[in-house]
Amino acid sequence: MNLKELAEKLGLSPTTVSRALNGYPEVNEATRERVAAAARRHNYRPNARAIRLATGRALAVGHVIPLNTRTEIMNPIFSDFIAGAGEIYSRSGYDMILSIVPDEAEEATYRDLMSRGTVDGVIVHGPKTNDPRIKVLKDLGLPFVVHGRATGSELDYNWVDVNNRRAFQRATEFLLHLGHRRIALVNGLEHMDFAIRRRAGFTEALASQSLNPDPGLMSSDEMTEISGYRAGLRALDHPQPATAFLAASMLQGMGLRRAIEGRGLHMGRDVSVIIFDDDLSYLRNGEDVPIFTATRSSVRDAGRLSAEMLLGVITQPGTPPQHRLLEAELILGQSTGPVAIGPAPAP
Amino acid sequence: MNLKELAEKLGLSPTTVSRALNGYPEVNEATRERVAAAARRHNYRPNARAIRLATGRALAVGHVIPLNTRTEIMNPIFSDFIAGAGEIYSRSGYDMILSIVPDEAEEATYRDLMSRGTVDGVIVHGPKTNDPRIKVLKDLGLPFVVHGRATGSELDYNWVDVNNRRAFQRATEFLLHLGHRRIALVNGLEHMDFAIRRRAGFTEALASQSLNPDPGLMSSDEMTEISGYRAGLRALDHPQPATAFLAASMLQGMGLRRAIEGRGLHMGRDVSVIIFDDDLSYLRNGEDVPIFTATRSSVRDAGRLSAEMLLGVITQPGTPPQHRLLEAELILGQSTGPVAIGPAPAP
DNA sequence: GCCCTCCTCCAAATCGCTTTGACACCCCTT
DNA sequence: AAGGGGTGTCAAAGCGATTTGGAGGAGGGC
Repeated sequence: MNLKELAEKLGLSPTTVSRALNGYPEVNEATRERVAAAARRHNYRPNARAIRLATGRALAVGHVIPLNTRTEIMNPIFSDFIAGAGEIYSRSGYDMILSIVPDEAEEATYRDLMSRGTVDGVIVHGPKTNDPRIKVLKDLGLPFVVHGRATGSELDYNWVDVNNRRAFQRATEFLLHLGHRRIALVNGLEHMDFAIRRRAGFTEALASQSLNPDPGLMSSDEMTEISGYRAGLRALDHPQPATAFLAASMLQGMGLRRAIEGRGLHMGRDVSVIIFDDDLSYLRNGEDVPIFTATRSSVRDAGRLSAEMLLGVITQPGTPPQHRLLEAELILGQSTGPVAIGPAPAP
Repeated sequence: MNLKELAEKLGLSPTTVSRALNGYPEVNEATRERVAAAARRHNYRPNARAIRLATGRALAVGHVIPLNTRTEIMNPIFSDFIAGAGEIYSRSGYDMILSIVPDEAEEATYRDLMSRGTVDGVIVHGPKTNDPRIKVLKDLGLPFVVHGRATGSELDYNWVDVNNRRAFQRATEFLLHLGHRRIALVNGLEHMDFAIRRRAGFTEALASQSLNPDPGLMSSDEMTEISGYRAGLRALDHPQPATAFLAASMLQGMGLRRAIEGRGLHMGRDVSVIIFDDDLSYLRNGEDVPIFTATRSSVRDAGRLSAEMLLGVITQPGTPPQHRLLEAELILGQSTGPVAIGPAPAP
């Protein structure tokens, strides 16, 4: 059942039927209702392909997920971000198109999406310092919102980000207040922008106490359980072991706990741990009492906000670049405590 | 730059240009090359919207992800499945459209995708027993592949699944061989089909040793760390505590480990654990030596296979329903050992 | 020299919608 | 009675590709 057939059944022209269904004013209220009723009765739904061609809009937004061809690791926060964004899209009648591409093919993917007219805009995931994608998208004229920021880009662009620097600064200060001086940083990969900001917050907080970060206590890796475990062992086996950890993700925190307990220590008593908690739906930080003390910011909310911003940019071209900086909250869990007196017990 | 403009520049008709670019035989090889060169030079890319309308194909497949409105939990395996499927789609020039919908709206979403012509086929995630979606899709005539199976549906349909029953049966037998008799099952939600099959494998293995499963040692919940933790405490605090666990996911396994160590026990020595490992990229089961003994089957592979099957069904309509049953491998890790002699030490 | 095939290429229709411009028609005003 | 301003409707031209049904010209057979 298409528009023409429906129009014939009603004894009207396709024009009128189209207008009636799309709420244009120049159609009699009585006919509008007649049309609406017929559409409902015949289960008519306008063909999306035809609408797209006729209007020149894709009614779709793209999420390009670069897949590091070497590690092939999907970012675990991705599914919750998508869930938040998807909620907004479906509410607005937009489709969400996912492109999983090897990271070296990402630029080509944007050109393709643009020139074929597959999407009206894109979300950029996982920005790196001096990320080249921003210039590419600006040049293409494809509307976009970055989830995160790309230090070093002199261009202005739309972004939604968490105040990563501040979050890690506050977390570090909290550990310092508890008396910790040997604090290990278990960071994400430091070509990622957020990881650099977190590191900056960490070192700034140390510097305010005239402390220098010990390179032997800083690591930077994929945010997996394994990497947390490895970093934990390294820092605990250090000649001057860490008494506290600051980790970039829940999974790394879990790896840390395994390392800590593997060395016969107890998290929260012998060793303190603070994590960054993205509030993932399938990785909740405990129930009523959080397991980990954490800086928390919901990545699902970030997805919602990014999607809303993008749809705004698409429907109102020419608006100046928008920014949204979210603050992470510091929540107290069972993984932190005052620095233990005397040296930690030997393994 | 569209087809007409390109044709004018070349002094050819749009027909010929279209045919040249799409590899039709009725065009001179010399002109074909001339056209290809011009297309490359002018960076011509056919408009996807126009192709879709003209061919009547969507060149897109849909993944409808039902989001339980109560728990709002995204399945963590989802991102790896998508990564595998997405690889296949982009290789074949298809778009992947993701719809995140409240589970009560799922049926309506399928009708919509079909009648608007947004997709050529869909992947069905998370089938339940007697899943109504299968009949809906059959009636709609929308090609689909189910990731998993839906017991109770008398209809035949395309699916890709892991042999969950066999996997849990083998794992249980392995624990029985090690001398365990008090084995706890930490299952996923048992309205999900895979969970029922796993439970069946578990009870069958017990039955073959004339053992009855103890309801007090069986739990069924979302596959999160917390649920594993809770189930672990319950089984360990049981008057006749479990000496071994069989868990449905890596995250539940991690929760179990936390519970076990929280009770002052040691996993692999005092208590054995076997998990089902979906081989998620960000949740690897250890490095060279696996942490958990596990039944393993890559969900990313399942994504690849499902996508390939779906594209096959789309391009060759009328082929009889296809099935692909994957066997999980049983890999030995550090979390299992012979049953401890005597009662476990009190906490 | 004529006719018939192939080989290339093209004009025009088509996909299903939106949107522009025009046209009746009715009611008012002057 | 003529002119003017709404209202409600429609015919037709698009969007940018594919696809059908020919058509012109070169080459070959007789």
